[in-house]
Amino acid sequence: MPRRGGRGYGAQGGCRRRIGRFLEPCLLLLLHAGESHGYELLENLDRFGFSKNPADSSTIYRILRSLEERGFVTSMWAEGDSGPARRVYTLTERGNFYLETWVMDLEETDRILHSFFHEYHKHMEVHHANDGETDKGKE
Amino acid sequence: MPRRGGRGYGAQGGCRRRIGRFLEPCLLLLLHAGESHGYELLENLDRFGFSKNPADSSTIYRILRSLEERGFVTSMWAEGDSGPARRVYTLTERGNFYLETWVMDLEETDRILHSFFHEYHKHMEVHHANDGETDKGKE
DNA sequence: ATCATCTAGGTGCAAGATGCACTTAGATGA
DNA sequence: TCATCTAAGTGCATCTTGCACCTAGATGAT
Repeated sequence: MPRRGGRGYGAQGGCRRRIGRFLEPCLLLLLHAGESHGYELLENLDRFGFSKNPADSSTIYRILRSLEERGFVTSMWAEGDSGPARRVYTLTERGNFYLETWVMDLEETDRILHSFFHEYHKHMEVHHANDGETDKGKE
Repeated sequence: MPRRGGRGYGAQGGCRRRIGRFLEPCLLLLLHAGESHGYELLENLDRFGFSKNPADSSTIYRILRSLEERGFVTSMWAEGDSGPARRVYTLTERGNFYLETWVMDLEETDRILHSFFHEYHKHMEVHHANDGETDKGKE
């Protein structure tokens, strides 16, 4: 029954949870704990609980490059004792500040989210209180 | 100093807070309270606390159209007693279910967000506990 | 030796989401 | 008649993302 044809808003179906660029602060936090490379960071991301919708490696590598272009991390090639060479990223001081602004930003997101839940539950209470009396006219 | 040139990930600057399609559940909730039209919904959105980054009207109208294409709302033209005609939207039963799934989805988002804060504060505690001793090698 | 597999880091492309500027058009009052 | 408010859009450029695919060193099995 969905029969979603076009290519506008919502065309890809589902109601996918997504905080835009949420991977970015996660990577910054991991790098705050110490330098690392893309592949390793990718594996450590599951610490943040998005088991469904696991991150795509291409996204990770692109975010790391973007962080470097903006001066939030630096990178160097490093030969490991096994496997191919790795590009090892290190958080800069600017990157550290950037992480701080991300945290404040996410706290704001959290507040907004809770104002939604508040509105939702407030409304649902009223809605349920009216059940059995004014049930007509809805649904 | 930012000097962000290209057009890759993060090229637009800032660390914009954004929950993808967060407007959608807000509109659904407003419509759950009763039928309404785009312009009115736009004005009622500030109830959800995103005073900065207020919603763009084009986005609202596009979301409403998309909701209709997916069968979550229906619309009718209505002549008001003043001003131009309005397209009045009504939540369907399917839209009601969709709102429920959105709420569960946002609760998951909330959990992920808090697992980030948890990691952050846990890490920062250790980091600060080491201050003055192992302060070298970082920054 | 050569083949599959794991590690590591990418690129290309299409689709989706979004902000900004702009348009249309009825109603209202100066 | 002209500006303004209400209402609903469209067009375009840009950003973001998922998927498929590619390169290439290292390692172990046959």
